Amino acid sequence: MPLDIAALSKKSGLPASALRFYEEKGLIESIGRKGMRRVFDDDVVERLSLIALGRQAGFSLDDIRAMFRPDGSPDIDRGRLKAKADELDQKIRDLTALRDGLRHAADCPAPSHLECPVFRRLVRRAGTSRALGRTIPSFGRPGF
Amino acid sequence: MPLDIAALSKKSGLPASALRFYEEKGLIESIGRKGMRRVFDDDVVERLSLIALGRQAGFSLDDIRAMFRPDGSPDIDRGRLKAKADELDQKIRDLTALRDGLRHAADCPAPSHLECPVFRRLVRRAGTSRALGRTIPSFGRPGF
DNA sequence: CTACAAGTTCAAGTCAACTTTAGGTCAATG
DNA sequence: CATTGACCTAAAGTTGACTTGAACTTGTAG
Repeated sequence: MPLDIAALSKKSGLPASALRFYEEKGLIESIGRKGMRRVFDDDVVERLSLIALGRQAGFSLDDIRAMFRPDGSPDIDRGRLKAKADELDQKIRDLTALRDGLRHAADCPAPSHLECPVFRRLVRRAGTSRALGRTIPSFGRPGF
Repeated sequence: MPLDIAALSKKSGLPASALRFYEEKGLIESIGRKGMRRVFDDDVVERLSLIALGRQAGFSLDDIRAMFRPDGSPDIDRGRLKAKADELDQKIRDLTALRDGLRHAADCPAPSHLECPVFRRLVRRAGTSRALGRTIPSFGRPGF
């Protein structure tokens, strides 16, 4: 079923500008034009979910395009996928530890978080694991 | 014990430029100057760890600054910690789904991952009930 | 047929968190 | 005493992912 950009926007929740941007970047494709206007196949919706998932996982759009290119992709490098999966394993471990620490701190009866030993341990770990470098910028749409 | 910016940089692992930037933003303070040069108290190191932790948890610098009282003692709302923990839960779920998807895709004989039913199911499962809006900008330092 | 809402392109703007650059200051070392 | 190197400030640049604006075209409702 063909969708115009407004319909795709509604279905995917992404603004039309983002869809144009994604197309320009080669992440999605329109199946043609009706006049000057783009027409998308509705399987693009699924593809957009995949992209959203990848973004959520912390991959850049370039990474995602490289992983899931629709066609023209020779054969997706399985070693690369495995490496990404291992990377994710590590990230999951880190985030899990962090989540547990935060959750503890939220429930901890210590009057100040700094007085909670669990929290202090967490802080120390965060301070020393500078290998992680820059982390996760804030959520939320800037313009909205 | 007083530290100059080089010593603080070494102790914290952050480049001097970042420390100046943090000071300018009001996240840390120097205790004074020796000539033209900043002098920091070494408790700033712990504060930087706290900042690093906040960053890893996904708080913005502005958020983090708001988590300290004017006197500099941390004042972190437990509700926000809990909310952040919940956010991390969701992210961990997504990462896990994606990791499983990638790992499967690496072994899957289907010509394209998008054609693999297992992969599609994983994507679909992760994609449900989450707005596809903008998510996390990429990991990894741009200049490094 | 005309108006206009909704599409189009291309360029430029935005945001966060820094880094880099340019130009200057100063303490110490040879 | 001249030079070096660490530090300073202010301003501009970077990166990724989009958004916004200006100027233009078009499908379609009236």
